[in-house]
Formats: sequence, structure tokens, C-alpha cells
Amino acid sequence: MPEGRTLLEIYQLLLARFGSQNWWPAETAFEILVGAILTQQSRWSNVERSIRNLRETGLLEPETLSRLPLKELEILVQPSGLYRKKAVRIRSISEYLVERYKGDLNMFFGRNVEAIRDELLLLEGVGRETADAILLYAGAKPVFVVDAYTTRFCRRFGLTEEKAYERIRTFFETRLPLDVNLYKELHALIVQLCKQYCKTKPFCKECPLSHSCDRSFDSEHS
DNA sequence: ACCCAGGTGGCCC
DNA sequence: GGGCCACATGGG
Repeated sequence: MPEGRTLLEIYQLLLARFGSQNWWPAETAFEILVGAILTQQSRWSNVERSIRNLRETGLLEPETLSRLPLKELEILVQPSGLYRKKAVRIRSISEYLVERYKGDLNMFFGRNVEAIRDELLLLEGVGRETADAILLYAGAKPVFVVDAYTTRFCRRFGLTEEKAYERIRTFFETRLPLDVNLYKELHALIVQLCKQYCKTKPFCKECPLSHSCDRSFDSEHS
């Protein structure tokens, strides 16, 4: 750990600097689940348009989406890109939830976390990150979400050189208390930090982790 | 005009 | 297990 800081200390630092992120404000768990698909490889501002389309047409429920013709769904989710793929994904997940759980998300999430995760991973278009985002933000399960920012963050600040998804997830989960809200916030804070300070050059004076940043940058290019 | 964003699955070695 | 590709819109 850089400068002897623990992950928890880094979290507190980021929280003090950026404040609570309160990520993923949504009206329902299903909305988060749909959003998790839509946000794949696209910007949140674009996802919001799609979500708005779905909400305004009153279709943002498993039953209705499971019956909506694919062509119509494609048009609604078009703003978030990769829209043909995403329409199929959202359709099939909706169908699955309806057939298997009567569209009841409480029933779906009311089981062993690993069982839910395995089930999510069987769905078309749900990989590890999407599954974990759904578990954490929609199901309030203590699963740490690893995305491109998280991996970059780890490498950039010299936390770990691990690249494999599960190993990075384990890295976080074994160093943090089992706290859903903490997992949500830290993930969001890492994204916030990276967006603001990590895409361009190092030596960002205002970066809350600037000391570690500069240090790890030397090693990053050697 | 180009490059990328809160990935995934298929195909190759 | 890793590297490369298609998928696609809107913003910088």
C-alpha cells in the first residue's frame, strides 16, 4: 500500500475530498438492473436518456419489457449505444425474471449471494462487472465492483498489479469491512477520482492522492 | 475528425 | 489465461 495508507484510509480521504456520491439514484431495483446493462461501455448521460424514454412510456417493469417487441425496445435504448445488443439483453433478462420469479426482484435477491451471482452470469450480456453492479446497487449485497477505473486506480496508485477481475475484487473485499454502503461509495469515489485526475497527466496538485500518484507514475513507465 | 466511455462474447493461440 | 474484434451513440 502506498505510503502505508490502508484502503480504508484512502476511502476516508476520497470521501472527505469529494463527499458522498450517492450513486445510482433510482426508483426501483429493476431500473438499476436495466441501467447496469445500458451503462456498459457508454456514458451515463446517454444512459439517462434511455432510462427516461423507458420511464416516460411506463415500460420500466419486467412484465412490460418482457413483452415489448424488440424493435420498439431498440429505439428506446438507442441513445446509450450498442443498442441492438442491449435491447436483446434487457429483453431476455426481463423474460427470465418474469418466468422464474414472477418479475419480483425481492424474490430474486432473497437468496445466497453466490447463487444469485452464478445465475446472473448465465444471462446473455451479463458479465462479472455487470453482475456485481446489479448485486451491489440493486440487491444491496456486499460485492465490490471492479470496472476499468478500478483497475486503473489500483495500478496508478501502486495498490496492486493484479489484472484478473476476481483477484482485484478479492483485493478490495479482504481489505474492507463488509459494508454495502462503503462498497458503493468507494467504487463511485474511485470513478470520480479517475475522471477528474487520472486520465491525463500526473502531478495533479489537487489530487487527494497526489503523493502516491507521482510515485507510482515513475514505476508505471519503467 | 478522431477518440473514448461505469463491458461482453466470440474466436484465436 | 490473455489479446483482439464487433457492437454504436453522443460528447470532448
